[in-house]
Amino acid sequence: MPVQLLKIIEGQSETPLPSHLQREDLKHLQEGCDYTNKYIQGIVTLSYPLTKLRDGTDFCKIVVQDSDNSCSQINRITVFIYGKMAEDCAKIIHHGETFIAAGFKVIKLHTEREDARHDCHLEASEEAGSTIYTVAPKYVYTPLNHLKDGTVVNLYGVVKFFKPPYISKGTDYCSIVTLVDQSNVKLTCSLFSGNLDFLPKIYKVGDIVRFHRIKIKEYNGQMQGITSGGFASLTFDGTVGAPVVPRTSSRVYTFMDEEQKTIEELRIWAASNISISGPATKLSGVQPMLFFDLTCQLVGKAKVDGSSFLLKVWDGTECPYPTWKVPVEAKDLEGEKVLLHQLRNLAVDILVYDNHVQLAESLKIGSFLRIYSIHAKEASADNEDVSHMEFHLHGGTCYGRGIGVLPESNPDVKELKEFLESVTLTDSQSMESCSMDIDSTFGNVTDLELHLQRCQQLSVTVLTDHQNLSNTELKTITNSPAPQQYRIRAKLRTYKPQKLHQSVKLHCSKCNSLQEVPDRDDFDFILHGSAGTAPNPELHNTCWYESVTWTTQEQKQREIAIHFVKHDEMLQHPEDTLIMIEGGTLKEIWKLTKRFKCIIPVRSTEDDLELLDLSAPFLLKGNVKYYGCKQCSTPKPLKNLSSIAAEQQPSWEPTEIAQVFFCYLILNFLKNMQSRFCLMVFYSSFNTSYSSVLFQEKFFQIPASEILTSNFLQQKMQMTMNALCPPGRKLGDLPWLECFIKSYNVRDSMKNQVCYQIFDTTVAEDVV
DNA sequence: GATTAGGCTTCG
Repeated sequence: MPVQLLKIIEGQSETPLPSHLQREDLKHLQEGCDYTNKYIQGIVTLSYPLTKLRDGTDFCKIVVQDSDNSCSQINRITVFIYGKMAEDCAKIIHHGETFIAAGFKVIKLHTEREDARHDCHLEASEEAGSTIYTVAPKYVYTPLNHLKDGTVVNLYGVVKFFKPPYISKGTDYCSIVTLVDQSNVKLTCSLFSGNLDFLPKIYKVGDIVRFHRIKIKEYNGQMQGITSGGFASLTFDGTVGAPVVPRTSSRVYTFMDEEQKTIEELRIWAASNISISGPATKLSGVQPMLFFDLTCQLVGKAKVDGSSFLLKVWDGTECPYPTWKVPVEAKDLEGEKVLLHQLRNLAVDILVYDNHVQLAESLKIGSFLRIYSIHAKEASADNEDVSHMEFHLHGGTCYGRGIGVLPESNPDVKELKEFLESVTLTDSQSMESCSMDIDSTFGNVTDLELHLQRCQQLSVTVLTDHQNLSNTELKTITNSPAPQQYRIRAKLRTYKPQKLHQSVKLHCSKCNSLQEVPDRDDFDFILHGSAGTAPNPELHNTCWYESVTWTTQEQKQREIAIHFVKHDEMLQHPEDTLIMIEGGTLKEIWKLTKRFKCIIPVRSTEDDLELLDLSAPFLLKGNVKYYGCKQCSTPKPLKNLSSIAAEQQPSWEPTEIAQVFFCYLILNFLKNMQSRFCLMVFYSSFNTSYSSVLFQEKFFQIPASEILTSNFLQQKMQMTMNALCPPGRKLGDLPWLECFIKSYNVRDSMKNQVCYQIFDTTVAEDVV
């Protein structure tokens, strides 16, 4: 790595310089000598910004002073750095820091030497094999209650207020940030930079920042911060428990465990000392006379007049009010026409004014934005019977009004993208002609009536108990600790997997784990493996079973043993009999299930019969296979079965068999179905990415254990899902679902996860 | 090399 940052701990470099490097005194530098294995060290006294040479090569220049020979006549030298190395250095080199260069070239100057400057300069570049080391100083951070006028300090703070970068009246972008820390002292900082990237990437109140080299000035009797030379910032998500990953434009920065600790402490302090607004407002949750921040995607933009500009955005939810459409000339509208048409009911017009126009013009279609302090204003025109909702981003920057572009890596953007992808546009919408009707006005009375009807619409589900429980919003549920029970009224936006039979999972009621249903091949493979062990004749014909063996006529001979479990020392009718089989194939076992009540595949050990691997069913009954839980079961000896055999009338119930086989009742095969669903509440400010939700069999009124082998049941389930979530419908037209949902914890060695289960709810009879 | 803004308010 050509540019390295050395960390110094108690005066010692943690990454010492390579041993082949020898230090050279500045005053001994001469043109023509080989400095491949030599280095110079000094303090940066001047650094010039990165520029480009005429041929496009990056270039930067710094002046280094020999710190050990400060009284020497020749104690300063200029270093020219070229190419990528220049770019990297420009980002990490700051005035006053220690600078080391190795493998440089010395060039003699032909001009008169001035003051203490050397008559040579140095050239360094990656191509020439140079290496640059800078020594990170030990940063000291000043608490906000210890700031003094005229100092340049490093500090940490929680963002209490901010204005996203905007174009100032001077030459730079400006961002105003008010910080607070554990001292409860506030500091408002005015940050300027010609380069947007050098301003802190703050996305919300509660973010945590680290500022290096910020100048403190007194203004109106209060301390304020202002950017000074070499200002650098890191920004962190302020959420307790979120990964501590800095947002920064510089590729090299110091960040150590100590700093991680500081962030975590500030997060905890902020959690109880800063009011961080609740969940973000979605378009579906806007209210008239509300100022709100919106995370959205830009789908269209248009110039309106000199002082205003139109942004068309969507967030996947539908505004519950008719929204205005700002009339613009079709030729002025930038954006994908087809998409704009498809989104005509979901995208909203936001009119931005004055100082925001310039920034709005520069936005790229498709980018993700957070627009701060949008004004939702109810208004009605003279020729309208019904009022509509307007969205304005007023001029000025009060209240942090502004527009921020969010990177794709932002967690809110990731969530939004996933949600937008799940919003299916109806075929009819995409098939319609793309004639743009942007001049037409918003919805009319009919729309409003339809909307009211929808609100009163009956649910497609029926609650079978707990009628007195009142509805809870999904966001409350996801924000609360488990376990709890709730009633919800929600719409099913979409679900996974679309192949419904894949939604069947094995669920263990003991440890709550979900496991995939092993496929046929797994079982076949296990049977194949166990056929290699011949049945042990010593284990045949005991008091509780009678054994029969034979050898197959195939080329590769195979021994099969069947043990018929007796009752009262008697064999029973085949349809009442439990048999155990050794050495059978899948096909043979399948055939036997038609004839006998239950089948247990087994193999011989030296002194007992035992069950096969847990990936194989321990029991086959009819066409249903039963499995044990891989996570929490410990198999018990097979002879425990004799106790069931001794019962008056052995029922051979799978649950009962499971009980004698395993330490715990672990069997819950196919008892619960699991689908991955995204539930979404209409008119609430909530949406979520997919959550795992379990459904009881009685919800679908389909025995889950049989769906894998029944085309008819698979079709029935598909029809049910089509009724709950009709494909191609708009959100507004989706049916309501009323459900009871309970949250529960699933713990494994790695993490604790909250999962959800629908209970005491069934699909309405007239739905399917 | 200085300037920008200096949040405590928005309203077309």
